[in-house]
Amino acid sequence: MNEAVVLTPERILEVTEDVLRRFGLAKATVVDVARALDVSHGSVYRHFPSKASLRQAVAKRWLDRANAPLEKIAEGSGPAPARLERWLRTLFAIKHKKVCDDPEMFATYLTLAREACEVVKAHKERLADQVAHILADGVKQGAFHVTDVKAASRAVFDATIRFHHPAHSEEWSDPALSARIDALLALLLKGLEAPPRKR
Amino acid sequence: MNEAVVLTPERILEVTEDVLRRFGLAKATVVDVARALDVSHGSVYRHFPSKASLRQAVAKRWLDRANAPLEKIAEGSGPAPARLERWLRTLFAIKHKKVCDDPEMFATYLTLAREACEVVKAHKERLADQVAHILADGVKQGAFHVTDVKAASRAVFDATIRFHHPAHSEEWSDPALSARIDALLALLLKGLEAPPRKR
DNA sequence: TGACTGACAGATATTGATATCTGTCAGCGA
DNA sequence: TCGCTGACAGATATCAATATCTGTCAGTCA
Repeated sequence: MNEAVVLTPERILEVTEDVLRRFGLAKATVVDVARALDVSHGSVYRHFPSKASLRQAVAKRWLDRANAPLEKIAEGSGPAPARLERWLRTLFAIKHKKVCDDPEMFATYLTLAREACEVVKAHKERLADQVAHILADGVKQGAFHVTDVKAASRAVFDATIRFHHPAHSEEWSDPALSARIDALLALLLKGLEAPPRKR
Repeated sequence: MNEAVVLTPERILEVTEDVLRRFGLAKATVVDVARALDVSHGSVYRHFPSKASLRQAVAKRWLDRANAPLEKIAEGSGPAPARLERWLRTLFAIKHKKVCDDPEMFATYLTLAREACEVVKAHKERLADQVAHILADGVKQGAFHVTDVKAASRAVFDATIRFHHPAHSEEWSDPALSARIDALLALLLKGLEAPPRKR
């Protein structure tokens, strides 16, 4: 058992990603996936109850991959302000890289994400938790002055949305992008920082 | 001359807005507009070179109307921080009101705006100038500490995009919206404010 | 026994024939 | 003369007939 030809959800997902890449979101069918796997399309339905759930699973894989490096930064150690800045810059870089490297595939994942809003919601919550974690560290370290960590982390996430939300991906080719990110991060870090101790 | 029945661009625009409201963006044709005006559709083309330019003009009217109250605040007097906050809250309120009152018409204008990106660009620049104006006032008053007013105003605009960009209008029904706006504005104002003078 | 197949019904997409719309312009009427 | 009309060509949208896809399930085979 567990030989190379066994049909697992993981293998289906891999092949599905490949089919999406080759055929595009609109044209990729369950029949195409089954053909690529050399099974009948009925077999795919043994592992995923519907086409929608299959697509959802692909979206989840994608988001999980994007999440990994961010989690590492959030869970790391060191001064919170630098960590927050690195976390945000990494978030931006991941998204910008995706859209630059393969805009077509990015559009595919974007539509997939709009369908699988539950999965996206969970992803966003993970990200918000990571920001909150860094902010809490910063408060402990005395670097940040924040009364409500949860509200502040949401504010940081909201304030940076233009540079990581796919709806704004067309603006990321602006040559002044990096200067704008610098200005925004400086503003936010100043807004978070604890006032210098009075003498 | 100049009697009530004369065909002016202004009258065409009014009727076009009405036709858009009644028929929806996809169904409204130049023939419909001409019929509502009780002229042949050829006459409409005497005043607007194309359907696209007619739509663009409608979008411009809409944006101009939205801009008026903001300009008044920006050009006003008083402490810059309060003025900036009022300006931003007014910006949000205008957009939120539009989407709540008549979501269908909002969607129409949204699509219109996507087509007329030149007009939208000019509108955004006007808004950015208004923020810059308030920030510059704040620096003069000693309330804000900002090295580059232009960059900072862009940062403020970028940071608040979630609450005024139509792409995020679906999120505006979040019951926590007002708390999120409060948190973000507090963060931004703190980021802008001049440090207390050392004793 | 349990994973897989393949035929099936209903839903969705494609296609090509037809109708409507956009944009032009020669000509009409004030 | 000047603003408007209405017929026209080419582009675009609609619609119904046809093909493909999704999701199910009784039956096959190891």
